[in-house]
Amino acid sequence: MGTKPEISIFWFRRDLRLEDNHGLYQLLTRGVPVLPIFIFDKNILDKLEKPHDLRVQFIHQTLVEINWKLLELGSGLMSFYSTPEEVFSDLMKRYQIKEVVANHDYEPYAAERDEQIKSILNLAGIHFNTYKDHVIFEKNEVTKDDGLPYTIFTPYSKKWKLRLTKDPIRHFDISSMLDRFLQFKTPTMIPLESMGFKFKEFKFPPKTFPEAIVKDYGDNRNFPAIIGTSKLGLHLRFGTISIRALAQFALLRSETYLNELIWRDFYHMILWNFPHVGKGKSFKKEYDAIEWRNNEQEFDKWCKGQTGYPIVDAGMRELFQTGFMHNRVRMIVASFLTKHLLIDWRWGEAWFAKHLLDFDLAANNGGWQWAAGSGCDAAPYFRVFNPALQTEKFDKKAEYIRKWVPEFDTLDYPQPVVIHEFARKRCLDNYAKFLKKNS
DNA sequence: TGAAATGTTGGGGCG
DNA sequence: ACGCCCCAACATTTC
Repeated sequence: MGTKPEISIFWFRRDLRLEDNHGLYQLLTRGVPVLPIFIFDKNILDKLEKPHDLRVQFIHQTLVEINWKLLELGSGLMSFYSTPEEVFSDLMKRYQIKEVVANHDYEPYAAERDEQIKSILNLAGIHFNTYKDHVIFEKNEVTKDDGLPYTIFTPYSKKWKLRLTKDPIRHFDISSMLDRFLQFKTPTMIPLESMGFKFKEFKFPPKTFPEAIVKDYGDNRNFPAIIGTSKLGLHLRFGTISIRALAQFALLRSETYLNELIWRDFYHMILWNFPHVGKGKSFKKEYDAIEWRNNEQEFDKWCKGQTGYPIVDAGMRELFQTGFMHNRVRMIVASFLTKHLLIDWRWGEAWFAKHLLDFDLAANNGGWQWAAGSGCDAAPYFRVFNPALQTEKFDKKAEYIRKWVPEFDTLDYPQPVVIHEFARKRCLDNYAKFLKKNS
């Protein structure tokens, strides 16, 4: 006893950066040497398809960069391929741990995981403290005057902006505390291969503030053929860019862009206050009475971009080939799946979760439930996007379509999986039937 | 952060 | 000149 060095641990999760990191800042101010760790969670990784997974690769590559910076400071990142429970049990044997710090994670699995780790640590007399870092305002920081959470975006966004004037964005600068990382000789950076993954050549979106894009964001963001969106979703998801820095940037430049960041806060707030939405349930519970057609052949056509609706197929092929889809097109394909094909939004949500590099449970679930009509502040069930009209409005010259569906003008292009007018009526009838509306 | 159906209006062709 | 009708164009309602 007494021979083990006293340290604190910072647990990286969705905050993979050394700059402007709230939890890391707080822990470094305590003055106890900080050991930074990352856990490749077997509970998550073992469900993934191997050997290629670009999100695991992105995390790994980011951690390698963090590790380099730490090595220059005589420290390093300790990484694990295990479960959090086992990692902390192991660390408790090797070190005298004073405190463990992480930043808040609002997903149901993460909340349960953190509760479990907290109780394990607390039993050993170790503090487990967590901080807000992933969003600007969280949980119940922006509520209606009666204290209940908002479920409508517009009034939420007004209160959010009001709150920002009283509670300005902070910056958590750790540059003066870089000597407080634990000095140790053998940091462990797990190779991708030892977890069953292989590196694949891929160019991730750059981590730069979208100066040029934000300038014309309001005008351009709906046109998928234009480079008009920031593509920063991936960096926000893993915290490789600071939401505080980005929101501060947006605040000075584009209300429309700022609103998109507020949507992100909104859906994280919804997920935390209404965790059932993250467990396969509709926000509006009457929507769980809907019986979907769930035709597997049609779902397969949707996934592969073979529906015969060019704008839908272009989007689905972009997703499959690049791990990204333009946001306007996400709404179109989601409306098509749930309303034209009457396939359960959960199927679409799962497909996006598997393929989107910027996948984020809160935003993805929010978006799908918005499209299906089952979400808070959602598109009403009778709002059925007409793919032809959406194309007319947002891709008039079919530039986006031709990029992803090169056979668009040829006889090789498939016939429509269903006729729009028929599908629209079937959708309205079906929703009305199960929602018990008069029709 | 729709679309389609239905209703209204007003200009102009034409008997 | 006048009224009738057609039908854009726009507005409102409905799904």
